[in-house]
Amino acid sequence: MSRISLPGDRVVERPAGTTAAQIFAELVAETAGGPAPAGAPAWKKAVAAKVNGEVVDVSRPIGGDATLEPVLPGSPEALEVLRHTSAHVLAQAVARHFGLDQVEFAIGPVIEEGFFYDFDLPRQLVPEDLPKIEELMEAIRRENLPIVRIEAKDREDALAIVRADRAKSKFKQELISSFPEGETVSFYRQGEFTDLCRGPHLPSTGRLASFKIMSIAGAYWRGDSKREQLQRIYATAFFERDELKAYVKRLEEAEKRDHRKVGVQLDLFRILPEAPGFPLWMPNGTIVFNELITEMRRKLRRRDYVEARTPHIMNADLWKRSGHWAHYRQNMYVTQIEERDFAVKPMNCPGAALVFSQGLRSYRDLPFRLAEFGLCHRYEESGALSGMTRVRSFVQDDAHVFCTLDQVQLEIRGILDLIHEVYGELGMTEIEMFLATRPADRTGTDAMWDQAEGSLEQALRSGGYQFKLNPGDGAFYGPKIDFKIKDAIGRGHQTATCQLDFSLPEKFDLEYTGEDGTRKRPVVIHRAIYGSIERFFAILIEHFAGAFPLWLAPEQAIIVPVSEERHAGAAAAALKVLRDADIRASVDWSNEKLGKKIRNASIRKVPYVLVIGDREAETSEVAVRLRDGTDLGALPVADVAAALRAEAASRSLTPGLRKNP
RNA sequence: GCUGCCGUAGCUCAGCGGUAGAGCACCUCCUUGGUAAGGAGGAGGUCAUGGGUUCAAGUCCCAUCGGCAGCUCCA
Repeated sequence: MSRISLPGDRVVERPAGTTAAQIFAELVAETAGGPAPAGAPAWKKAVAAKVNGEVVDVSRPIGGDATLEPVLPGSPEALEVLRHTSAHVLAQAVARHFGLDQVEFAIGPVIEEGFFYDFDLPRQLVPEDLPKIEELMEAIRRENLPIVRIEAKDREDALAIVRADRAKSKFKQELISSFPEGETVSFYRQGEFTDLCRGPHLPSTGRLASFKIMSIAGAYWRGDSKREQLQRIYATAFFERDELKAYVKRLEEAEKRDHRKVGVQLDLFRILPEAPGFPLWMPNGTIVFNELITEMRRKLRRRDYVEARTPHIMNADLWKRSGHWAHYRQNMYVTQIEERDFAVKPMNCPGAALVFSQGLRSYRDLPFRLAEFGLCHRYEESGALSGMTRVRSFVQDDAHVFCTLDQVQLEIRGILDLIHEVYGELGMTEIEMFLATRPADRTGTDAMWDQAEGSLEQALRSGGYQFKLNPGDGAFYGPKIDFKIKDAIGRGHQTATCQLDFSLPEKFDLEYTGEDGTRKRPVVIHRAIYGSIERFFAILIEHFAGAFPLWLAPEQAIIVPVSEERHAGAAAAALKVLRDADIRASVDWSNEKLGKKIRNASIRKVPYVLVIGDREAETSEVAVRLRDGTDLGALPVADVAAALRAEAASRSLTPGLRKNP
């Protein structure tokens, strides 16, 4: 007998080998003797079982004493099981579409937003295949095929199973052969289709819920571009139809916010064939660019940073000294000047080191916080380019802090706080942090690494920041903290970074005079807050859907005369008042009706529309209309100018002028 | 870089073997209009580039360049 502990402090005894499905069924039927735990009626919906914390099939026999919980729809585990089974059904549908013996199956894992399956197919998939495959999936769901787990005795047995199958099994054989000796190899069979799989799965294909094929793409076997090119089908699945609908809707919303699209609509930037990967900042985008940097400069001043500018092109000797020539040259643009090698800078660090080393430094100068809004150029493969998020030239809001190892913790803490301040003020609160520690191949002593990693961790903890550990992911020259934020489509982007560097000071022989009069070596912290302005801008565009807060908006207010003849004087006067208050304002002089002018302003996402007609002209007022359509009525021009000025200065995310209650 | 898809007016797109189209934007004129599209007219394209097939090529084929999605990599 097995003693099985259920939720709600319920314990039942059953013969060894009883399955979770049987126990759930008994409890649902309340035939288990005694009251069923609260919520038990829902257990008939269990998609899997958690036995001693491990998610398994409901049909898996339970051995000895165990804890048992149902895995119910709504939990992340249940969704994963659903999607995993959906992946198998997708594979089965593809097999039916092309013929079971025509398809080579690779792998079909669950991913964040759904799942995919990779195939080697007799021909290229075309979009018309997809609805057919979906229909076949639907048919398999209706057939309600039981899903059966098969365990191989050993690897040989497993290989025999796949070889006996009608389906091609080149990849499966390769996978099985790579498994460690002695590990259980399992298969899942539904109808005519069997797939190598660890499980767990739904009990039958009839339990499939809402699914949808999303896209097709190329992929390589095991992600290796030297291996077989496969066709990947992306799909997703949810328990509720409404969840699937909401997901599709979210993707559509994200597409509307796509910075590449909005960037063209709002005339922010272009990336032209004349300069692939090298963005052209249009005047509107340049305003945002400049505001971001102006605001950062203001914050840096208050934190005792100084700013420098270093050359874009420096000679090969410098890059050899920094190590870039040996390790980063394939990403650098190299040129020749009077027959000597030069390179365009891919990073600002060597320049910063040169700034530091001009003149002898004292410990009294440390920490020396040196900022540079440096334009960097890096060669990127054409296939890696993507809008403003992956470019070949970009401006980093870079800084290098030269300090002692003892000062590191406080400096890092200051940087962490600054990053959160900057992102928080923009309403970006979903920031993931990763502490990357020493890699196998590294420079510096273990004692240095101990102290450095300890300082970073202490800095994180002292600020109460949540973070994840990325062991071994640090740079060879020091540990780092990486920051990831999500864009509108849910893609993660690395933006800010904060890295410790023991190596740069060595390479550039950086020194300062210590309290005791001896020469000492500083450490360097590289850090960027926005990361690259280009990428950050892309994320901002998507974050705000182009409707920037006032301080960033390229056009802050537009004055709309009801009649451009009758109200020209009043409009010009209002424009002067606004411009005197440093508001980016203009008058819409176009020969259009009021409604059209408002529509135009609204398409351009202008935060404030100020209408002037007979009534307003007489009293030096403007009728204020917010971007969201709210009509605030007529207000004195001077008051509006003052309010906008204050709103921009405070970098508020919400309008400073509001409807009076 | 690799695989697939795509490239027609400033933007969004239709046309898919038989003499280049629409909407918006732009220019001119009429209209002077009170909170998301007033009317009329006009200009604008060697259909990405270069080859090929054909009596005839945006349209079919090949190559190159660029874009998109993935793979890979990174700020």
